[in-house]
Amino acid sequence: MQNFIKYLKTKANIAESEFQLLIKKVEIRNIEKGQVLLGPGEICKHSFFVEKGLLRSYTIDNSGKEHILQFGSENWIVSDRSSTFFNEPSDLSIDAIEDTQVVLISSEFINEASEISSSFRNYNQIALQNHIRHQQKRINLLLSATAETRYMNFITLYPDLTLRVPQWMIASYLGITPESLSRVRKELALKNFKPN
Amino acid sequence: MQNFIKYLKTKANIAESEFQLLIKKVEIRNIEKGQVLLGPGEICKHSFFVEKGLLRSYTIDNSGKEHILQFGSENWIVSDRSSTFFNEPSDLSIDAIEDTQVVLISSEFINEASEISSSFRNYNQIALQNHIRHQQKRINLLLSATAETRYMNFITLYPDLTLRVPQWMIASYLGITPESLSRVRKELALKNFKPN
DNA sequence: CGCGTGATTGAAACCCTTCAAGTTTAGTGG
DNA sequence: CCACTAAACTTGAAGGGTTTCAATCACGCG
Repeated sequence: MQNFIKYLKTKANIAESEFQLLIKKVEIRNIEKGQVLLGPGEICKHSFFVEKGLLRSYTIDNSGKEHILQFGSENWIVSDRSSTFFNEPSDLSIDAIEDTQVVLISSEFINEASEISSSFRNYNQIALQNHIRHQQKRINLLLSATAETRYMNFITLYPDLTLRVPQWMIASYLGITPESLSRVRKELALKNFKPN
Repeated sequence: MQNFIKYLKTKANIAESEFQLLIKKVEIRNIEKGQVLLGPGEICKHSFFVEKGLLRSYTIDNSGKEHILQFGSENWIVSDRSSTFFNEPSDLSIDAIEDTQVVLISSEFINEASEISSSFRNYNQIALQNHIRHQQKRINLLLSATAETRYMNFITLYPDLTLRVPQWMIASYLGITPESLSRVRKELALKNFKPN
């Protein structure tokens, strides 16, 4: 759990004394590729810190199609914040795209950390605000941009994910079909567009 | 500022003693229809509580098209949270759809209220989480639903706004053209769909 | 009354989807 | 390690939904 420790110490700025108390509260779990961490209708009891590997969260619509809300690779946290916070059934699923090692963060962990550390409270506040900012940008993109623009935005924002995530999942994240993404990529290749 | 007072006392659960201190810190402003409260590139110094009237926040893309992110009628707060929190230039605009009376809420107000009242901190936390939940639902809709479904969702969620907001702005909120929305409505009328 | 803004309608164009087939890639068991 | 199979990706053609552009209609306000 090297990454998680580093994460707590640097991002959340947890002091050594507080740190020892907190670190006991978390649990590590190894997940195989394809394994489901949260199913629709369940209450999301944990946030998942990705120590190594790759997760995704997604919804399934009436016609059975998946729509990916988030990818999470190393040092990202994947969760359904609403479900956790309001203690209500989630309408999304979380599963592993690669074999993954996660750190389970419970609500109790968040609460205790918030109580004993003002820097953790601060960090948590920033995390929420970041989440809102990120979602707002995505909404704006979905409202205003074509498939091609959205894809270019994706590969510049997440060059690492572009290589690790199957194409059809990227398509799902962008809100288009795999076929469309394939054609978009072909177009970009013709125009001599290169990632990186 | 009846609405704002009620809002503070009930939603944020501010006690009478704390209340007197806080209420002095806010400012009231009357805005004419069409007047701009926040322009692109500015830092969003205030959140706007709508005492009476109707605001919207929106972006303007490269081709000059507007994309509406949020409407706010009575008892709603319109703002660019990211810009306020991170003290960075906003890429959105806020203006008045109707003659509007707003209560200006500064960052200092938020900070002071957070310091003196735990119930305010609590309320603020809930507000952030609500915002995230709401945005997540909207992203999911944009990823998965047709224009017709998105419109039906809108009129059931916001029946009051449906009457007060010009149709072309609803179209902008939904991510479609005014012409398309007009045709969607025609289709729904044929199918005998009635709001309410 | 006349002007301007918003809503509607039509026709053509465009983007994206769907369905179907083919190709490539990756994983699995012999 | 190869052969087989399933999954992922590509490609084509047809269709659907949405946009664009242009014209018309409806309405409120000066």
